[in-house]
Amino acid sequence: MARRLPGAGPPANDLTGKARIRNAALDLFAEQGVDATSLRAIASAAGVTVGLIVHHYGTKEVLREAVELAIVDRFSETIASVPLGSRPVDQIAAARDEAVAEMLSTNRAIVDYLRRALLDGSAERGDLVSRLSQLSAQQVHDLRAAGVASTKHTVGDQVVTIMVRQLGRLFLQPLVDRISREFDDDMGPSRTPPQLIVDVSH
Amino acid sequence: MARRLPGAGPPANDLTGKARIRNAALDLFAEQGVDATSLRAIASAAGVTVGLIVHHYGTKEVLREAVELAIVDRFSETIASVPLGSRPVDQIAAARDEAVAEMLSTNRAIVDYLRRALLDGSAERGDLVSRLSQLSAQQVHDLRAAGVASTKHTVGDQVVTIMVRQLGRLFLQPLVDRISREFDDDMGPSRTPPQLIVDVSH
DNA sequence: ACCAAGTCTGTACAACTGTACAGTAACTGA
DNA sequence: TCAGTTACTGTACAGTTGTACAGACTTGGT
Repeated sequence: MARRLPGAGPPANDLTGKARIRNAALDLFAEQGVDATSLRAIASAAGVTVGLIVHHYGTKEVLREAVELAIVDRFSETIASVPLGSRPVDQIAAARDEAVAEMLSTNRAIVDYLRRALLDGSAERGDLVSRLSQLSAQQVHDLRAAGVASTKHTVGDQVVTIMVRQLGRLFLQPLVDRISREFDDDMGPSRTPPQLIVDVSH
Repeated sequence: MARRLPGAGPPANDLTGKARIRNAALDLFAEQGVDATSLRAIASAAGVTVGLIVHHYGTKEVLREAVELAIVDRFSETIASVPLGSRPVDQIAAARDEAVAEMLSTNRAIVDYLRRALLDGSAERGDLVSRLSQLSAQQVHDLRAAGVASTKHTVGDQVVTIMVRQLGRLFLQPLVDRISREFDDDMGPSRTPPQLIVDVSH
């Protein structure tokens, strides 16, 4: 129940309550889904009370939007970490892809949240897909201006390709693992894991 | 509020209350997810009261299992509709795949439910994946016994391949459509839709 | 005709949900 | 030092949830 440590500066965990709430919400949303996660569970995970969540975010819906915004920001930062001028133009695209892939591989919660949010289909409450698409479209424009990206296809087609290639494998992988595990008893479990291939053709 | 029509035989809708409840549950579970679907919503969609759901299924969890069992049964029936002796052995596999694909294409609710259930990842409450995997494994055994299926790979690998090929595209398609729609404003909306490619390599 | 079984309704309830709000503690700048 | 803003707690509340249960209607067998 201790709030910010009395005398001395920032708490051991140097995040503000607002940020801790957002992080805890992302983790729980990713684990169990938004609907199945109560504000009380978030509060307890963040070490605060429900009242503080309401104070900072007002409603659960606003909190969810803040979580999504934080995810989009993470993508932005990651892409921006490989600026256009940093290396030969023909390597920029690959370098950015790799940076995003690495960011995602160290943030299981983001992948899990995105899987739920993007595959929901009809539920489309926020505009997460819009924001990520715009981010991706901006990248395509950058690369086109630098003369790297082909202009044979439309921007839309290229965005679909980028996003599906990046995310498709991550989304489907749990299913592959789950099915593989189903047969670990019969065969040796130490076999080469199946590799997913996800692409789109226009 | 009318129960089974008083004098004359079965109701216009010739399904029993128990089956109507199961069907309504599948539809709503697929649309909004299990957690977000209340028993009252199911009851209202099925034209019965909550009490009847409890009478027939006891708990929501049992109802969910009944829904999943019905899905697995549907797969079984579909595969069985193309018996081993019905045509040249080398066409059996393709014919069965096509039958399943057609069944899925006319049952959006099944696809939507499976997408949620199979991609949930950790949530794995029931053993839906187990049951579908076993069904698939049985099919592989049949085809091997008939000398059609290769024995180069393990059964597990072949099951993964079958299931991911069948389901992967269906699961990812909403994402592709959603992103494509994002760019319909910029480009003409009547373009050739992107085609998904999902496969696994071992 | 009668009874047992099955189908179905309506009401009730405790647990949990998101939200509201009044109050307390800490920090800020003048 | 003091006032104002911000961070935070604890309690309260109305709505919804899953489940329980008592009773009414219908059906099938003897």
